[in-house]
Amino acid sequence: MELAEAKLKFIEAWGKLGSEWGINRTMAQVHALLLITPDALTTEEIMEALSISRGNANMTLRDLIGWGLVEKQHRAGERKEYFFAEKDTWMIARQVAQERKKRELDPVVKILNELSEVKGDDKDPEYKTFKKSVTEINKLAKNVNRTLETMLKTEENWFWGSIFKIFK
Amino acid sequence: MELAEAKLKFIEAWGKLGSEWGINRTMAQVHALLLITPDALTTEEIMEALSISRGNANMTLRDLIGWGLVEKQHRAGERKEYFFAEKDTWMIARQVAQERKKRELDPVVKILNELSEVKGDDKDPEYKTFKKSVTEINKLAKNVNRTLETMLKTEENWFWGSIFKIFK
DNA sequence: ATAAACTTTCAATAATTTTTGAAAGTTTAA
DNA sequence: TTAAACTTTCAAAAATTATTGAAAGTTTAT
Repeated sequence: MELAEAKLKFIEAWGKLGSEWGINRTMAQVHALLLITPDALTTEEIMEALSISRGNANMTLRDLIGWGLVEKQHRAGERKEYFFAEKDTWMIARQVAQERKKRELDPVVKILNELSEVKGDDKDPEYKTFKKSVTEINKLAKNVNRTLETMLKTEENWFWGSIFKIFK
Repeated sequence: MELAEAKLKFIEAWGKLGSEWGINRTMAQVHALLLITPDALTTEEIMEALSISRGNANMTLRDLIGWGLVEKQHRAGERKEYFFAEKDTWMIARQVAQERKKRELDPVVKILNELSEVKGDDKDPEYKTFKKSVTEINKLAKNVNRTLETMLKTEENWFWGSIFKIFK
């Protein structure tokens, strides 16, 4: 396979995975493009490479910066802004984990905590089932959160090394 | 908070979380409803509870069955089909992990494997950057896959117990 | 100040995804 | 059979989400 073809495949695959996991496809594609590009790109170049409009490119880049996955670079004597992606995969994984935890998991955990406070009659099957499900999911969510928090503080090799040491 | 209000909140929260993670909101809501309902429900009752159409209810239930999260029940002397959800949260987590791995992660890993075979000139920065990103992501994906596979084979308490033993 | 170079905004449009509901299909009982 | 009870299908409509592009905004150089 040619490098050029491989790049397109990578961008496509990353975009698809993103969209299946609740991340805008274009955003994932711009990220993919910057990941496999050695130097920083201008908005113009990104528009060109992915055939997207200026507005779309601009907003997507802003989002990616918001996720901590892309940074601006400016070059002496140039007006244009250049964009480049954090290339360290473990950093990317942590960044994404942190943002999604904050934006999506934490709010649900907050609600689950409230819901597990709801009082009722333990003889009532409606109440019992509700209580049990909420409590169990809450427990699971807390374990996931705890693991994510660990991951955020940990080096990649140590993290996986430790995990696989147990699950040899 | 009233139980009835709490139930609605739970259904809403579960639906929102689902939609943020690439799962159809209605599907997550039907699942939530069945999770907190002690006994099996008919299509009619689900339509009523969530104000959705018959077609939607039918398709959603079919999907949930396909995900292994819901089962049909039939009762002697009745024509109607009843639906109920697997209530064990760990089972749900495993079921979802397994399906998403199969449907979404595995295809990407397959492509990443192909892409990491692409040959090129190690002096070419374009090639080097591509190669490095693909290889690193591939490694991460394999670690995730390995962890998921372990999770699929493991009991809940043992899984978390083992994880937190390291990350005390 | 002015204009060129560049970025941002956002209403309108397009694309995609979800939902509806009525018709067609199936099963069971009499 | 036939008809009632129930389920499935799917084209059309609605809802949601993403994209465009031109105008407005900003910055810099002269």
